[in-house]
Amino acid sequence: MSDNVRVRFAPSPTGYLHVGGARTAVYNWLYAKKTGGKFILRIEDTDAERSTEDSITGILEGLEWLGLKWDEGPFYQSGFINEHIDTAKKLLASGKAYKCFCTKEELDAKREEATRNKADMKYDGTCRNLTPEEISEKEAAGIPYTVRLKVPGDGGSVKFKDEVYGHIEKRYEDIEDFIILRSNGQPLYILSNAVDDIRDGITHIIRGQDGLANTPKQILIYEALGAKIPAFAHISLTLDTKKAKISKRKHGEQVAVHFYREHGFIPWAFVNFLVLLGWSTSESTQIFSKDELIEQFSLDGLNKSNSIFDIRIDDPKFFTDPKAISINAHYIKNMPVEELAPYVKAEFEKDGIWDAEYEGSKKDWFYGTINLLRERYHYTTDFTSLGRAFFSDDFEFEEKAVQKNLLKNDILKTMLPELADKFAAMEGFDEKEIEDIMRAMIEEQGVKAGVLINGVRTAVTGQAVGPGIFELLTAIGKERVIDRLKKVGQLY
RNA sequence: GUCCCCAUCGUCUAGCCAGGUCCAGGACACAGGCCUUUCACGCCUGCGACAGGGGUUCGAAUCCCCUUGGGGACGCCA
Repeated sequence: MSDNVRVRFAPSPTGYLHVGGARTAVYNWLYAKKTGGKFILRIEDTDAERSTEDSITGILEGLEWLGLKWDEGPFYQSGFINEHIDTAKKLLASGKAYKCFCTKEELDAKREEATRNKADMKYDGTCRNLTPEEISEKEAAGIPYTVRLKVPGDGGSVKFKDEVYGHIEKRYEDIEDFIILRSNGQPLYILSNAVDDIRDGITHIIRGQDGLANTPKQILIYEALGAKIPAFAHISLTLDTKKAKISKRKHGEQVAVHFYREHGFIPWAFVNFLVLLGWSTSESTQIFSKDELIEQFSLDGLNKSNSIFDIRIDDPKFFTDPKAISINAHYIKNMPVEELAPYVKAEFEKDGIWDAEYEGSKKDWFYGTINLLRERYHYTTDFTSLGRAFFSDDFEFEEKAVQKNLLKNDILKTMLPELADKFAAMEGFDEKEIEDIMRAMIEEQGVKAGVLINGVRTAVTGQAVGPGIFELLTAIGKERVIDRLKKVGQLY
């Protein structure tokens, strides 16, 4: 495709990385990968009031976790403020911008009045045609000024082709002379952002659709500066179930990338989910490996309409978008076990039940047990919750399971320890033999197969559900099984 | 109020640009069934949408217009 593609992700560090931002980063990263270009990370930290060190760290960690490696940066916008100011001065000197002596109060009043009269609230151009004399007069009087870009007044329009939305045209008369430099001499985002993109050689600006309205203004800056105008691709927004823009403030942790890391998501599964929120192939493929995604990604597949991130704050069954969960479960179920194992390891370490031998002498057993369990899991955290009894003696008995599978059948109180003795008498502990012994016991005592089987499952794992009983027992191991069966009396 | 954008199942979407093969396909969710010692997995079946109205056309989800609905921008925030 085009050579030397350079894209960027330019978050402002005013909070954690949220799903909307992550999605934007994913598309930028993908486009860079697809075209063999560079993905640049720029932290737009010029809002000293709201930018925090913590959120910078959070954003960096979030991107790393997702596996979105940037090729250059992170650059910090705050380091280039002088360049932004110089640019504004250059624009002033060349007559492309002018000084505006209107005070904030005056402007606020006018805006308020406009709102009241239901009129347009564009800047009225009061200072646009000040004579040099008037300007020197005001300056001499020490009146502070902002710098506004002079929008061409010849009745023309800004035209550009958005890669997603197609041809966009905005008349000059609908664009106000916007401020690029504050009265305190500091630049505004609209200027800084464009200047940084020019300096960083950004060729494609892929950002949220909320930037669409800013685009004509930024193109005007590019033109005033004589810079080459990049390609634009505005992506649809991510909305909540009430169709409001996803925001950190309103939705809290549920929309934070770190929330998904903490809740047992596989990073790539989450990327896979994110990419599907507003993008698709005509084959409607749902699951993509990294290589497949890069291979198939194209700006053409971006959807114009906003999409809903189906978070369900109060749903007990789905704490987030069901599709995200389903994709995550798919990966847990199907990814190579050696790729899954490190995530399981991380969960174990977090819980203090990691055994170094799982990477040594017990590796085969560890992998085998993961394979046994993963079929029914949705999150990597399930290995330390639902699957805990397979790896540790420190596990909980589920109240309901004990009630239903043990307490209801008094006979198990004696049967289970007896079974333990029979197991103890075995030479080995293989599935076939276990099955024979248990079937014989069922026959002998005249109980239903399910009674013994489910009783054993609960006594040994604390749960009512799980893998098939015979492989379950071999996975847990002879000693532990015998021990747990003998202790069943304690539960009555 | 001004300007801009969008509109297919509950959700994500395919199809639209180059009208017929679409009484609209897939995924998730949901319901039922099969499998089964449990729960899952898997497989099968079902439920379920072209916002409304005009036009153009032999024919419209696809093209045009209007209405309605939704979203965004309009800050000396980024």
